[in-house]
Amino acid sequence: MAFFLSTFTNKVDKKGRVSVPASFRSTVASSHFPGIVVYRPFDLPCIEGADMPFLEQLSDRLYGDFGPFNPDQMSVATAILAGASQLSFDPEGRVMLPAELREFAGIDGLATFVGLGRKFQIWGAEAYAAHHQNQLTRAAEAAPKLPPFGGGGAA
Amino acid sequence: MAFFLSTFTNKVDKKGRVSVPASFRSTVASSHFPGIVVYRPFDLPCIEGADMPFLEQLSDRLYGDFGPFNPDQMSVATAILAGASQLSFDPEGRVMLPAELREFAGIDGLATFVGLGRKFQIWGAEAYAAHHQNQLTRAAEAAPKLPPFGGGGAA
DNA sequence: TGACCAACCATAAAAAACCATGATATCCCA
DNA sequence: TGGGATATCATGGTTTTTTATGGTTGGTCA
Repeated sequence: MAFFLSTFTNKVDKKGRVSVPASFRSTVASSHFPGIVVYRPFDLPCIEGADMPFLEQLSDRLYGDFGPFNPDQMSVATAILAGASQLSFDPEGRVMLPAELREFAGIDGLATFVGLGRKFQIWGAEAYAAHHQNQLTRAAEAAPKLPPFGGGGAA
Repeated sequence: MAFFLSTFTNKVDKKGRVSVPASFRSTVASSHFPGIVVYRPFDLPCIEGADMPFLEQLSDRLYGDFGPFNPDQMSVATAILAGASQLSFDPEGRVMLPAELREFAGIDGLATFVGLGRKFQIWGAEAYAAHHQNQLTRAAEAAPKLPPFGGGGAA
Protein backbone atom coordinates (compact mmCIF):
# COMPACT_ATOMS: atom_id res chain seq x y z
CA MET A 1 0.00 0.00 0.00
CA ALA A 2 1.11 3.55 -0.68
CA PHE A 3 3.36 5.40 1.75
CA PHE A 4 3.57 9.19 1.90
CA LEU A 5 6.56 11.15 3.24
CA SER A 6 7.80 14.73 3.30
CA THR A 7 6.17 18.07 2.75
CA PHE A 8 5.68 19.84 -0.58
CA THR A 9 4.03 23.13 -1.46
CA ASN A 10 2.55 23.61 -4.94
CA LYS A 11 0.45 26.22 -6.68
CA VAL A 12 -3.29 25.94 -7.21
CA ASP A 13 -4.21 27.52 -10.54
CA LYS A 14 -7.41 29.40 -11.28
CA LYS A 15 -9.09 26.21 -12.47
CA GLY A 16 -8.41 24.49 -9.16
CA ARG A 17 -5.67 22.25 -10.50
CA VAL A 18 -2.63 21.41 -8.41
CA SER A 19 0.38 19.23 -9.10
CA VAL A 20 0.58 16.23 -6.80
CA PRO A 21 4.16 15.75 -5.62
CA ALA A 22 5.94 13.28 -7.86
CA SER A 23 6.79 10.95 -4.99
CA PHE A 24 3.13 10.79 -3.96
CA ARG A 25 2.18 9.96 -7.53
CA SER A 26 4.67 7.15 -7.83
CA THR A 27 3.64 5.51 -4.56
CA VAL A 28 0.00 5.24 -5.66
CA ALA A 29 0.82 4.28 -9.23
CA SER A 30 0.68 0.55 -8.51
CA SER A 31 -2.78 0.59 -6.96
CA HIS A 32 -5.70 -0.49 -9.08
CA PHE A 33 -7.02 3.09 -9.22
CA PRO A 34 -4.00 5.18 -10.25
CA GLY A 35 -4.98 8.35 -8.42
CA ILE A 36 -5.74 9.64 -4.96
CA VAL A 37 -8.85 9.79 -2.81
CA VAL A 38 -9.51 12.88 -0.70
CA TYR A 39 -12.02 13.49 2.06
CA ARG A 40 -12.88 15.90 4.85
CA PRO A 41 -11.49 14.92 8.25
CA PHE A 42 -13.60 15.17 11.39
CA ASP A 43 -11.61 17.74 13.28
CA LEU A 44 -8.90 19.49 11.29
CA PRO A 45 -9.42 22.31 8.76
CA CYS A 46 -7.61 20.56 5.95
CA ILE A 47 -8.09 17.92 3.27
CA GLU A 48 -7.02 14.37 3.93
CA GLY A 49 -6.03 11.92 1.23
CA ALA A 50 -4.88 8.39 0.67
CA ASP A 51 -4.89 5.78 -2.06
CA MET A 52 -7.92 3.75 -3.03
CA PRO A 53 -6.92 0.56 -1.20
CA PHE A 54 -6.86 2.54 2.05
CA LEU A 55 -10.47 3.61 1.61
CA GLU A 56 -11.57 0.17 0.44
CA GLN A 57 -9.96 -1.35 3.49
CA LEU A 58 -11.68 1.18 5.71
CA SER A 59 -15.05 0.46 4.12
CA ASP A 60 -14.69 -3.30 4.13
CA ARG A 61 -13.38 -3.34 7.66
CA LEU A 62 -16.41 -1.43 8.93
CA TYR A 63 -18.80 -3.68 7.05
CA GLY A 64 -16.99 -6.78 8.18
CA ASP A 65 -17.09 -5.90 11.85
CA PHE A 66 -20.67 -4.79 12.07
CA GLY A 67 -22.50 -6.24 9.13
CA PRO A 68 -23.83 -4.01 6.42
CA PHE A 69 -26.59 -2.31 8.41
CA ASN A 70 -25.12 -1.13 11.74
CA PRO A 71 -26.13 2.51 12.38
CA ASP A 72 -22.82 3.62 13.93
CA GLN A 73 -20.94 2.09 11.07
CA MET A 74 -23.22 3.80 8.59
CA SER A 75 -22.67 7.19 10.19
CA VAL A 76 -18.90 6.91 9.96
CA ALA A 77 -19.14 5.59 6.44
CA THR A 78 -21.39 8.48 5.48
CA ALA A 79 -19.11 11.05 7.05
CA ILE A 80 -15.99 9.84 5.28
CA LEU A 81 -17.06 8.02 2.14
CA ALA A 82 -19.90 10.33 1.13
CA GLY A 83 -17.62 13.33 1.35
CA ALA A 84 -14.73 11.64 -0.43
CA SER A 85 -13.71 12.14 -4.04
CA GLN A 86 -11.61 10.08 -6.39
CA LEU A 87 -9.12 12.35 -8.13
CA SER A 88 -7.39 11.14 -11.26
CA PHE A 89 -4.15 12.62 -12.47
CA ASP A 90 -4.13 14.55 -15.70
CA PRO A 91 -1.28 13.71 -18.08
CA GLU A 92 0.91 16.21 -16.22
CA GLY A 93 0.26 14.72 -12.79
CA ARG A 94 -2.26 17.25 -11.51
CA VAL A 95 -5.64 16.80 -9.85
CA MET A 96 -8.64 19.08 -9.49
CA LEU A 97 -9.40 19.71 -5.84
CA PRO A 98 -13.18 19.77 -5.27
CA ALA A 99 -14.32 23.33 -4.62
CA GLU A 100 -16.14 22.33 -1.44
CA LEU A 101 -13.06 20.79 0.14
CA ARG A 102 -10.86 23.63 -1.01
CA GLU A 103 -13.12 26.15 0.69
CA PHE A 104 -13.39 24.08 3.84
CA ALA A 105 -9.62 23.92 4.13
CA GLY A 106 -9.18 27.54 3.14
CA ILE A 107 -6.79 26.62 0.36
CA ASP A 108 -6.15 29.53 -1.96
CA GLY A 109 -3.05 29.99 -4.02
CA LEU A 110 -0.66 27.56 -2.37
CA ALA A 111 -1.40 24.02 -1.21
CA THR A 112 0.93 22.14 1.14
CA PHE A 113 1.03 18.34 0.86
CA VAL A 114 2.03 16.68 4.13
CA GLY A 115 3.00 13.03 4.06
CA LEU A 116 1.80 11.08 7.10
CA GLY A 117 2.56 7.50 6.16
CA ARG A 118 -0.54 5.68 4.91
CA LYS A 119 -2.34 8.96 4.39
CA PHE A 120 -1.51 12.59 3.82
CA GLN A 121 -3.01 16.02 4.34
CA ILE A 122 -3.39 19.08 2.14
CA TRP A 123 -3.33 22.46 3.88
CA GLY A 124 -3.40 26.06 2.89
CA ALA A 125 0.25 27.06 3.06
CA GLU A 126 -0.14 29.66 5.81
CA ALA A 127 -2.50 27.58 7.92
CA TYR A 128 -0.06 24.69 7.85
CA ALA A 129 2.82 26.73 9.20
CA ALA A 130 0.87 27.39 12.39
CA HIS A 131 -0.47 23.86 12.63
CA HIS A 132 2.99 22.42 12.19
CA GLN A 133 4.34 24.38 15.15
CA ASN A 134 1.46 23.15 17.30
CA GLN A 135 2.09 19.57 16.34
CA LEU A 136 5.79 19.80 17.12
CA THR A 137 5.08 21.11 20.59
CA ARG A 138 2.41 18.54 21.21
CA ALA A 139 4.54 15.68 19.92
CA ALA A 140 7.35 16.50 22.33
CA GLU A 141 4.92 16.11 25.22
CA ALA A 142 3.01 13.13 23.89
CA ALA A 143 5.82 10.91 22.66
CA PRO A 144 7.08 9.77 26.07
CA LYS A 145 3.57 8.75 27.06
CA LEU A 146 2.90 6.49 24.08
CA PRO A 147 2.61 2.76 24.77
CA PRO A 148 5.47 0.65 23.43
CA PHE A 149 5.13 -0.69 19.89
CA GLY A 150 4.37 -4.36 19.54
CA GLY A 151 7.60 -6.18 18.70
CA GLY A 152 7.69 -6.50 14.95
CA GLY A 153 4.08 -6.44 13.76
CA ALA A 154 2.46 -3.57 11.93
CA ALA A 155 2.20 -0.76 14.41
CA MET B 1 -16.60 -5.35 -6.79
CA ALA B 2 -17.93 -1.85 -7.37
CA PHE B 3 -16.95 0.94 -5.00
CA PHE B 4 -19.03 4.11 -4.65
CA LEU B 5 -17.65 7.44 -3.40
CA SER B 6 -18.73 11.06 -3.21
CA THR B 7 -22.05 12.82 -3.35
CA PHE B 8 -23.77 13.99 -6.54
CA THR B 9 -27.09 15.72 -7.03
CA ASN B 10 -28.86 15.30 -10.36
CA LYS B 11 -32.22 16.26 -11.75
CA VAL B 12 -35.17 13.94 -12.10
CA ASP B 13 -37.04 14.85 -15.25
CA LYS B 14 -40.79 14.67 -15.70
CA LYS B 15 -40.50 11.15 -17.04
CA GLY B 16 -38.69 9.95 -13.92
CA ARG B 17 -35.28 9.63 -15.54
CA VAL B 18 -32.10 10.45 -13.58
CA SER B 19 -28.49 10.52 -14.71
CA VAL B 20 -26.42 8.13 -12.64
CA PRO B 21 -23.11 9.80 -11.75
CA ALA B 22 -20.44 8.87 -14.26
CA SER B 23 -18.13 7.42 -11.63
CA PHE B 24 -20.93 5.16 -10.37
CA ARG B 25 -21.55 3.96 -13.91
CA SER B 26 -17.95 3.16 -14.57
CA THR B 27 -17.48 1.22 -11.34
CA VAL B 28 -20.38 -1.11 -12.13
CA ALA B 29 -19.50 -1.44 -15.80
CA SER B 30 -17.32 -4.50 -15.23
CA SER B 31 -19.96 -6.46 -13.34
CA HIS B 32 -21.87 -9.16 -15.16
CA PHE B 33 -25.05 -7.04 -15.04
CA PRO B 34 -23.94 -3.60 -16.29
CA GLY B 35 -26.44 -1.57 -14.29
CA ILE B 36 -27.49 -0.97 -10.72
CA VAL B 37 -29.82 -2.72 -8.31
CA VAL B 38 -32.01 -0.62 -5.99
CA TYR B 39 -34.08 -1.59 -2.99
CA ARG B 40 -35.88 -0.10 -0.02
CA PRO B 41 -33.80 0.04 3.17
CA PHE B 42 -35.18 -0.92 6.59
CA ASP B 43 -35.13 2.34 8.42
CA LEU B 44 -34.16 5.29 6.27
CA PRO B 45 -36.50 7.19 3.93
CA CYS B 46 -34.30 6.79 0.88
CA ILE B 47 -33.43 4.34 -1.88
CA GLU B 48 -30.41 2.11 -1.52
CA GLY B 49 -28.47 0.69 -4.42
CA ALA B 50 -25.46 -1.40 -5.29
CA ASP B 51 -24.18 -3.57 -8.07
CA MET B 52 -25.41 -7.08 -8.67
CA PRO B 53 -22.44 -8.86 -7.04
CA PHE B 54 -23.16 -7.01 -3.79
CA LEU B 55 -26.70 -8.35 -3.66
CA GLU B 56 -25.49 -11.84 -4.50
CA GLN B 57 -22.94 -11.66 -1.73
CA LEU B 58 -25.51 -10.37 0.71
CA SER B 59 -27.78 -13.26 -0.12
CA ASP B 60 -25.00 -15.80 0.15
CA ARG B 61 -23.87 -14.39 3.44
CA LEU B 62 -27.35 -14.50 4.94
CA TYR B 63 -27.75 -18.11 3.91
CA GLY B 64 -24.26 -18.97 5.02
CA ASP B 65 -24.51 -17.38 8.44
CA PHE B 66 -27.99 -18.51 9.37
CA GLY B 67 -28.92 -21.38 7.14
CA PRO B 68 -31.48 -21.30 4.35
CA PHE B 69 -34.56 -21.72 6.55
CA ASN B 70 -33.92 -19.31 9.41
CA PRO B 71 -36.97 -17.05 9.85
CA ASP B 72 -34.90 -13.95 10.50
CA GLN B 73 -32.87 -14.59 7.40
CA MET B 74 -36.00 -15.04 5.37
CA SER B 75 -37.45 -11.79 6.60
CA VAL B 76 -34.32 -9.88 5.66
CA ALA B 77 -34.16 -11.58 2.30
CA THR B 78 -37.80 -10.81 1.66
CA ALA B 79 -37.45 -7.21 2.71
CA ILE B 80 -34.47 -6.50 0.51
CA LEU B 81 -34.32 -8.99 -2.32
CA ALA B 82 -38.01 -9.26 -3.08
CA GLY B 83 -38.40 -5.52 -3.37
CA ALA B 84 -35.25 -4.94 -5.37
CA SER B 85 -35.18 -3.76 -8.98
CA GLN B 86 -32.51 -4.07 -11.62
CA LEU B 87 -32.08 -0.77 -13.46
CA SER B 88 -30.33 -0.61 -16.82
CA PHE B 89 -28.77 2.54 -18.20
CA ASP B 90 -30.20 4.23 -21.25
CA PRO B 91 -27.66 5.28 -23.92
CA GLU B 92 -27.04 8.52 -22.02
CA GLY B 93 -26.39 6.84 -18.68
CA ARG B 94 -29.77 7.42 -17.04
CA VAL B 95 -32.10 5.08 -15.18
CA MET B 96 -35.80 5.18 -14.44
CA LEU B 97 -36.39 5.05 -10.70
CA PRO B 98 -39.38 2.83 -9.84
CA ALA B 99 -42.30 5.06 -8.89
CA GLU B 100 -42.89 3.17 -5.66
CA LEU B 101 -39.38 3.74 -4.40
CA ARG B 102 -39.38 7.33 -5.55
CA GLU B 103 -42.52 8.04 -3.56
CA PHE B 104 -41.23 6.19 -0.52
CA ALA B 105 -38.06 8.30 -0.54
CA GLY B 106 -39.93 11.50 -1.32
CA ILE B 107 -37.71 12.19 -4.31
CA ASP B 108 -39.06 15.00 -6.43
CA GLY B 109 -37.02 17.26 -8.64
CA LEU B 110 -33.51 16.63 -7.34
CA ALA B 111 -31.99 13.29 -6.41
CA THR B 112 -28.79 13.06 -4.35
CA PHE B 113 -26.57 10.03 -4.90
CA VAL B 114 -24.46 9.23 -1.84
CA GLY B 115 -21.52 6.86 -2.21
CA LEU B 116 -21.04 4.59 0.83
CA GLY B 117 -18.40 2.16 -0.37
CA ARG B 118 -19.93 -1.10 -1.53
CA LYS B 119 -23.38 0.47 -1.76
CA PHE B 120 -24.95 3.88 -2.19
CA GLN B 121 -28.13 5.75 -1.33
CA ILE B 122 -30.45 8.04 -3.29
CA TRP B 123 -32.19 10.81 -1.33
CA GLY B 124 -34.39 13.73 -2.08
CA ALA B 125 -32.00 16.65 -2.05
CA GLU B 126 -33.56 18.52 0.87
CA ALA B 127 -34.06 15.42 2.99
CA TYR B 128 -30.42 14.50 2.56
CA ALA B 129 -29.12 17.83 3.80
CA ALA B 130 -30.77 17.23 7.17
CA HIS B 131 -29.80 13.58 7.30
CA HIS B 132 -26.19 14.39 6.49
CA GLN B 133 -25.91 16.77 9.43
CA ASN B 134 -27.28 14.08 11.72
CA GLN B 135 -24.79 11.58 10.43
CA LEU B 136 -21.84 13.92 10.91
CA THR B 137 -22.78 14.51 14.53
CA ARG B 138 -23.30 10.84 15.16
CA ALA B 139 -20.06 9.90 13.41
CA ALA B 140 -18.03 12.28 15.54
CA GLU B 141 -19.32 10.43 18.61
CA ALA B 142 -19.08 6.94 17.18
CA ALA B 143 -15.71 7.13 15.46
CA PRO B 144 -13.53 7.09 18.60
CA LYS B 145 -15.33 3.95 19.80
CA LEU B 146 -14.68 1.98 16.64
CA PRO B 147 -11.76 -0.46 16.56
CA PRO B 148 -8.60 0.91 14.95
CA PHE B 149 -8.42 0.80 11.20
CA GLY B 150 -5.57 -0.94 9.50
CA GLY B 151 -2.95 1.46 8.28
CA GLY B 152 -3.06 4.09 10.92
CA GLY B 153 -6.62 5.32 11.34
CA ALA B 154 -8.86 7.32 9.10
CA ALA B 155 -9.27 10.65 10.78
C1' DT C 1 -55.73 3.25 -29.32
C1' DG C 2 -53.53 4.95 -25.58
C1' DA C 3 -50.13 4.58 -22.01
C1' DC C 4 -45.63 3.36 -21.33
C1' DC C 5 -40.95 2.50 -22.37
C1' DA C 6 -36.64 2.40 -25.06
C1' DA C 7 -33.74 4.46 -28.36
C1' DC C 8 -32.44 8.78 -30.85
C1' DC C 9 -31.02 13.58 -31.35
C1' DA C 10 -29.52 18.05 -29.70
C1' DT C 11 -27.14 21.34 -26.49
C1' DA C 12 -24.69 23.78 -22.72
C1' DA C 13 -21.56 23.26 -19.11
C1' DA C 14 -17.92 20.96 -16.96
C1' DA C 15 -14.03 18.08 -17.00
C1' DA C 16 -10.28 15.83 -19.22
C1' DA C 17 -6.69 15.67 -22.62
C1' DC C 18 -3.37 18.30 -25.25
C1' DC C 19 0.41 21.44 -26.11
C1' DA C 20 3.92 24.67 -24.72
C1' DT C 21 7.39 26.59 -21.38
C1' DG C 22 10.56 27.62 -17.57
C1' DA C 23 12.96 25.80 -13.91
C1' DT C 24 15.50 22.07 -11.47
C1' DA C 25 17.87 18.37 -10.89
C1' DT C 26 20.58 14.48 -13.04
C1' DC C 27 23.53 12.24 -16.06
C1' DC C 28 27.42 11.76 -19.06
C1' DC C 29 31.64 12.63 -21.00
C1' DA C 30 35.73 15.00 -21.91
C1' DT D 1 35.63 17.84 -11.94
C1' DG D 2 33.42 21.11 -14.81
C1' DG D 3 29.91 21.88 -17.96
C1' DG D 4 26.79 20.94 -21.44
C1' DA D 5 23.09 17.70 -22.64
C1' DT D 6 19.01 15.39 -20.88
C1' DA D 7 15.16 14.13 -18.24
C1' DT D 8 11.81 15.36 -14.78
C1' DC D 9 8.85 18.39 -12.67
C1' DA D 10 5.75 22.16 -11.93
C1' DT D 11 2.96 25.45 -14.34
C1' DG D 12 -0.17 28.03 -17.77
C1' DG D 13 -3.31 28.16 -21.52
C1' DT D 14 -6.13 26.01 -25.40
C1' DT D 15 -8.77 22.43 -27.42
C1' DT D 16 -11.40 18.36 -27.34
C1' DT D 17 -14.33 15.13 -25.03
C1' DT D 18 -17.48 13.73 -21.61
C1' DT D 19 -21.53 14.60 -18.77
C1' DA D 20 -25.82 16.01 -17.57
C1' DT D 21 -30.12 17.43 -19.36
C1' DG D 22 -34.20 18.18 -22.37
C1' DG D 23 -37.07 16.95 -26.04
C1' DT D 24 -38.75 13.88 -29.95
C1' DT D 25 -39.68 9.69 -32.23
C1' DG D 26 -40.91 4.94 -32.77
C1' DG D 27 -42.20 0.62 -30.92
C1' DT D 28 -44.70 -2.51 -27.62
C1' DC D 29 -48.12 -4.28 -24.93
C1' DA D 30 -52.35 -4.22 -22.67
